[in-house]
Amino acid sequence: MESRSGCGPLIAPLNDTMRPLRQQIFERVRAAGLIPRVEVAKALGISPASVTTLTSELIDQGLLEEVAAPRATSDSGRGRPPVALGVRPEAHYVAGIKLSDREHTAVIVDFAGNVIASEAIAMVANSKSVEDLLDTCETLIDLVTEKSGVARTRLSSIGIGVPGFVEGRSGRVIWSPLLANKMVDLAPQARERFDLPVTIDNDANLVALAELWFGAGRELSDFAVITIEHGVGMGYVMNHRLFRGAEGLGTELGHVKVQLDGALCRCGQRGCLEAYIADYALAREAATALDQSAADIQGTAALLEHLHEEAKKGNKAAKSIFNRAGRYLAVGLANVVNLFDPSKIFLSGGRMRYDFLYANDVLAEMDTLVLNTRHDVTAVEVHSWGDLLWARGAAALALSSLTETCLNGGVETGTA
Amino acid sequence: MESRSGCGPLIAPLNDTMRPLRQQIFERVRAAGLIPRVEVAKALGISPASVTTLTSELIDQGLLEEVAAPRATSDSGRGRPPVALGVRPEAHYVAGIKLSDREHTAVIVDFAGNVIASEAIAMVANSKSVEDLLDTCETLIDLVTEKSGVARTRLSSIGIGVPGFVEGRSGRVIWSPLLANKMVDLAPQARERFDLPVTIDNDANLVALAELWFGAGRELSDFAVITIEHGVGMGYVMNHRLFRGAEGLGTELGHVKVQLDGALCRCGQRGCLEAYIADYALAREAATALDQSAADIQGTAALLEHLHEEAKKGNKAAKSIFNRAGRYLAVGLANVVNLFDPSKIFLSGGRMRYDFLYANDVLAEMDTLVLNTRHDVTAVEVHSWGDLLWARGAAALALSSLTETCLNGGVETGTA
DNA sequence: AGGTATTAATTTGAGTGTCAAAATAAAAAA
DNA sequence: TTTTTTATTTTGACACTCAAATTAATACCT
Repeated sequence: MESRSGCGPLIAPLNDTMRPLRQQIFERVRAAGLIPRVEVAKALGISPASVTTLTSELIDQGLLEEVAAPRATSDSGRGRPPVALGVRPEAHYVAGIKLSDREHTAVIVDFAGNVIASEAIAMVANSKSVEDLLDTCETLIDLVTEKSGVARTRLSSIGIGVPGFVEGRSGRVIWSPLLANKMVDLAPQARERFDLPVTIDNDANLVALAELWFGAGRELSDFAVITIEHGVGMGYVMNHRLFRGAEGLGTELGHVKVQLDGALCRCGQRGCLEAYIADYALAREAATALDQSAADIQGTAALLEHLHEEAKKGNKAAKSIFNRAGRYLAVGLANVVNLFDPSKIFLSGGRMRYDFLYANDVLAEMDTLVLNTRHDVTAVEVHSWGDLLWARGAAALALSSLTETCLNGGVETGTA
Repeated sequence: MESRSGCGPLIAPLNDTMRPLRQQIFERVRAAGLIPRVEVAKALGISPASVTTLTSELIDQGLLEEVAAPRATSDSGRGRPPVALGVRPEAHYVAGIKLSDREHTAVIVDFAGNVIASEAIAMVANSKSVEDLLDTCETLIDLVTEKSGVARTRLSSIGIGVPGFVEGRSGRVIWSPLLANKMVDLAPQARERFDLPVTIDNDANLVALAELWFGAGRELSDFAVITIEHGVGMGYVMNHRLFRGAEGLGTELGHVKVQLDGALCRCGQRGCLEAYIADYALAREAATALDQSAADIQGTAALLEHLHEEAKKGNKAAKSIFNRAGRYLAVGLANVVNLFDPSKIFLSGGRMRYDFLYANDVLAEMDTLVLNTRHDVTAVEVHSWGDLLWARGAAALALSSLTETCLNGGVETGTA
């Protein structure tokens, strides 16, 4: 009577149909959760014979298993009942870690994509050295493996999400608020430390991966995920795969220029989208808008909360801050639509609470800025997910690289 | 003593390595121009045996041929001399047509990518009906086939480039300055009229295709081509293939917003990049900047020429027009870099003559607007090509769809 | 000139992956 | 129980690709 939801993109990348059938079958099974062989054959347009052959191999390898599934009610009930296949969850376990400047989160996910356990610790005021960062990761892994009951030696891969600029392919952190140094080869060092394959990426890309593997993006081929927190990030999924630009760095929506000679950004330039809508941008205006006493509020979060309250109460200055931010957000979204033409945009992340930013009139303004010749207005969805989301994205990152090595022996899909 | 330069992308799309070997071999040969079998085997990492088998098939089909080539000088000269293979030029002929509001151009290109003949006619002041447009195409084809000596019945495919918004996959023109109606199924109607496969696309995409097939883009995997004429267009090549967004429409750089509540654009919106740097944008400011007498100049082209002269003479108002346009161009370019991260940007097209727009300080300003964490500054190249370029792009479009059908019997790579 | 070294291309036989068709298995319906 | 229906496996064949052996064509050497 078991039933699984599956994970991973629902539709195989288009032109990649010609890649090893073993892998296609495995990914189909993982995507479906539970699926009988006939369905796999039908879905991939291959013969049942091949499915039998290849799945038996995968079962022998311990990657798939037969599961007694309840008969679908829609079925006529006649004939030999199908026997469902599923990914063998205990085949592998991976850890997903999300590091941030507030708190660090970690999850253990099994090979079928189920979250076994999660754990979070507050940000440690450390020295911003690589060693301390890796110590933090180690602590987290110890905590979460303990909680999950999965021995640390049973982990097969680790995925880590870091804020800042990350070069996914090489595993190098170009710059991060968590590290004092630039150009840190984080993934290689972590690999050494934990004696496990380690993949790292930008946190915005992780949210995109989370949507692609576990969320609403599973059935979409092209979509954008935009996160607004301390900075503004974007992950873009194209043809069911994360797009990382030609040079391996992600898309930097936060530093798209929306105003010539505009507001000053953390990056030192002027007119970046981030300089209008990120936390720190709102906070620095808040100090001006609110009266002296309010300016004493400690911490950005509390300050913004207060600003939000004021705006709701009708404080004009406070409202205008959100208004302007909303308008620039609309410009940013419209530019993404005009350049990428995604089928959907997700505004996603843990702190989607400043409803002024995600109000209907912001979306309406975006519509007026989008070239109106396209068929339909691009749909925008607001996903207010918890912090766990990011860690799951990191787990998805680890899972995808793990399956790659599992199924075709180390042949990576990345650039040669 | 023959030698050919070849055409088509130099490097095969990455993940597509798993596609029919026949096609890979063919494309390799076409890319190289002339190449011996050994080299093909080495380049594709397959056995010489397979190359022999498959090329002999292709030769039997009349798609490839053996060519007596001069021995490479670098060669030691020992051993059996290689016999070069090349695409059989007379296997097929395609027509490429570029329609614009100034003049229409057409080329005949053989299967190996050689331009056999080209022809141009001035824009006919017609009714903007589909019929008239197809009449124009027919006239062009008659002219250019006559000139080339290739019988019209020998044409295998036609590619047409149209300004405006074009949905490449379906062959539908959403809107074009050349057509009174919106949503015209141009490609299907042309297919019927000429009884040939017809592919159409946006003119900016054609320039990108031209760079990819015949130009400097052949050895790049990811690059942007930006054209500035009546409007601003962009074509983006990703992984050696033209990117068309999720919905099949191209990327609309011209309508990216660079200024909230900014200058009025042809499209009815405000702040579009086009509204600052396209011909009409410069022209409407020129009327203000130049003295009364100059404002009488007939025609946008002449007016801009005059403006350009004035700026060179030191006219401050004229200079400021180009200056501002240049700065906004820098913003547009920087945004493309920040979002797509291409390895190169081509400023390409037939009218790259306003050197103020393509001056070094514009590019310098772009560099200051690009996120400075990335390795190198993105290279920008200015390509001042003639009008023929567009038609060659259209021919490339026809060629690519033709080879697709030739080599795997109608199985298109496009979305299923 | 004739033999040898060298490189290119082809032939051959084997291995692999995939499939169609036939056979088998497991259930409900008659 | 037998028949019908659907799922899975088995079997034999076909197509693709390759490694190794063979043949072809040239330059170098004596």
